[in-house]
Amino acid sequence: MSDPKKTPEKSPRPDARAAKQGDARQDEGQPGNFVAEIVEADLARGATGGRLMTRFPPEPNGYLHIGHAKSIVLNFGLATLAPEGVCNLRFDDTNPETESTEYVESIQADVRWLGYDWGDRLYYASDYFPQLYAWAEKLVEKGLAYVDTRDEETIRATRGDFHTPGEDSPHRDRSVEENLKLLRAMKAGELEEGAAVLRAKIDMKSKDLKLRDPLMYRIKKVPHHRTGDEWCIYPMYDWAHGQSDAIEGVTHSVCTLEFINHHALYDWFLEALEIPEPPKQIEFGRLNLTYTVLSKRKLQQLVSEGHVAGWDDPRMPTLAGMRRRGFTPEAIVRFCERIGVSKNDGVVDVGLLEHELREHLNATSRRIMGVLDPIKLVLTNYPEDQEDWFELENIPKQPEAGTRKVPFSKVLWVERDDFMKEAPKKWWRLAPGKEVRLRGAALVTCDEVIEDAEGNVVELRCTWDPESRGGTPADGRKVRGTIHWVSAKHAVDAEVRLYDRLFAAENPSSGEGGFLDHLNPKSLEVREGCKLEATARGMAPGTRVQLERLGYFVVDADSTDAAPVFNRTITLKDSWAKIAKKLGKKG
RNA sequence: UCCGGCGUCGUCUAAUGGCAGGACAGCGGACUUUGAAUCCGCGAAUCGUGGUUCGAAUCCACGCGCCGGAACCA
Repeated sequence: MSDPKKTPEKSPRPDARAAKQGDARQDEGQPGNFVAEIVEADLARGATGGRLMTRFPPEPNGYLHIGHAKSIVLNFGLATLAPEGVCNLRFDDTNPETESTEYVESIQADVRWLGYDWGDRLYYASDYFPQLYAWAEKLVEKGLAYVDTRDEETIRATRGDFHTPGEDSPHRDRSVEENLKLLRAMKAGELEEGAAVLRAKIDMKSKDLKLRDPLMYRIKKVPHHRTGDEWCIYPMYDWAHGQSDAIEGVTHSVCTLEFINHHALYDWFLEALEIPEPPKQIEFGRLNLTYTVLSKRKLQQLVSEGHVAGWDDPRMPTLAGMRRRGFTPEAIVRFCERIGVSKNDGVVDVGLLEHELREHLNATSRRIMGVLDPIKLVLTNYPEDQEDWFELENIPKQPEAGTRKVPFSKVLWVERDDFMKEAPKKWWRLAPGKEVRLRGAALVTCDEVIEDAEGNVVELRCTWDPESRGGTPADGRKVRGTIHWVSAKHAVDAEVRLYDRLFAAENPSSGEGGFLDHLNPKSLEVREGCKLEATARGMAPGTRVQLERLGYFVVDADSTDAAPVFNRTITLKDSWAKIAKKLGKKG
């Protein structure tokens, strides 16, 4: 059952189409959601007597990813369309060979993290095994199911294919008594794995291959993560899923498009069991994202072959990975609400996800300064022992977010990328003879460049304008460039992990070769010896900040007080990079 | 090739027989103590061919294209 300690706050999710219902925003374009329209229409005509129940039904055999988030946001959002609407969390745990409690726990943590609350409605398909079995006997008694005792290959071979009808099993016409006897023997463990299966008796010649006497039970003498050794027959998906929906009283069973081929069978079972108010299955298009793979098999492979550090590697599209990367749940939910819900098999530009991320982080992240690739900058006219403490806003244009004091002294660190010996056109940053603003501190002019024997710049010698404290010159002259800096004697040394997209190809799974051929070799760059502003000392893991002019970062769980570790969540947009690219092309 | 689903700006998505709109991306400009943010502006689409209609993205017919389906997986 759900953890009673953590009664998440009543999640204030807007209902799935809140904006469409407000007349003020009637004219604003809203993303489509045909599932919500169906639900509203059903509600409006009283199809369910006012009841509304959806469910999120993961199989606990892997970690949740951004594609699941779309389904979670949809299902929990739909539940808000009626006053008494609810959404259940149900584990579809019918295959003990692949499932485990590790996944049961991570899935719950991830759904909660997104901000959703299933109340006391935490369910398991495995809790329904007794009811499912009783129903199976009922179907046998009605002559709608039979035990087939041929081997797997024979059954497969007689199913036919797209072009040829299947052949009836010779066991199709066993008597009810014999079927019951065999089914009970299966259940009692008297038959070996593979020796028998229970099949629905539908139509071996149906054009819908799913209706060619589908399997209901198979024998697996494998312990289950919840039921242990109690069962040695386990229901197949089609036999378990719709019936689980019916047991819970689900009104709208929303699933992805690949299950549309199961729709007729879903309805067949419910009808055969004479379920009075059967749930309605509705299929929508699953999420695909550019530069991303979302298939469970591929994610599993990335983990097992060590291409990433684990399911929660910050480059993974898993919710655990995104959390560690520094994503906010709000950004993910907002993204899912904005992409719309349709039956199109589309690929959403990962840029839209990044946009939502930046938008939320921009509004909520405290700013600090940090230098990732330091060069020393010495203020020749600044007294050796002097210090200034400048007050900077934590978040610009949000006075309520407060300010912080940042120390300034004679020897500073600045970013290597912010200096060029020969400045191109439109370069507003440091260069010999040029004046720039040190953000929030003062104007400085670069007088001298010191290089080592190989010609690497090792130090910039500058003079500061004492009349420009805070960054505003006394005479009002305009200084275009502003760069970030850190006082050397106050700096916090940190490791910074620069993450980028895991794949370099827009569609990693297309084209020649496998998706692994498209791994981005630069998806992770670890920088040691980065210099952060004093404020960064002792930040708790999970703290999100913007390193000004660089991007958004989050304190990683690997941090210690002595050795902080920051992950780059995402860079800021960089219009200079575009200009530089153009200049490069022209040159 | 059989069954099913789907085709609207580069991408996602509106328009439910009546002016093809929004968002992201792109491009241009303003502003700027983050080359960020913000603001303003620009370009950009109905898969094709017929038909019905005063009027079609929408209805009909025939094509074409993409995706899914022949697990004792979900």
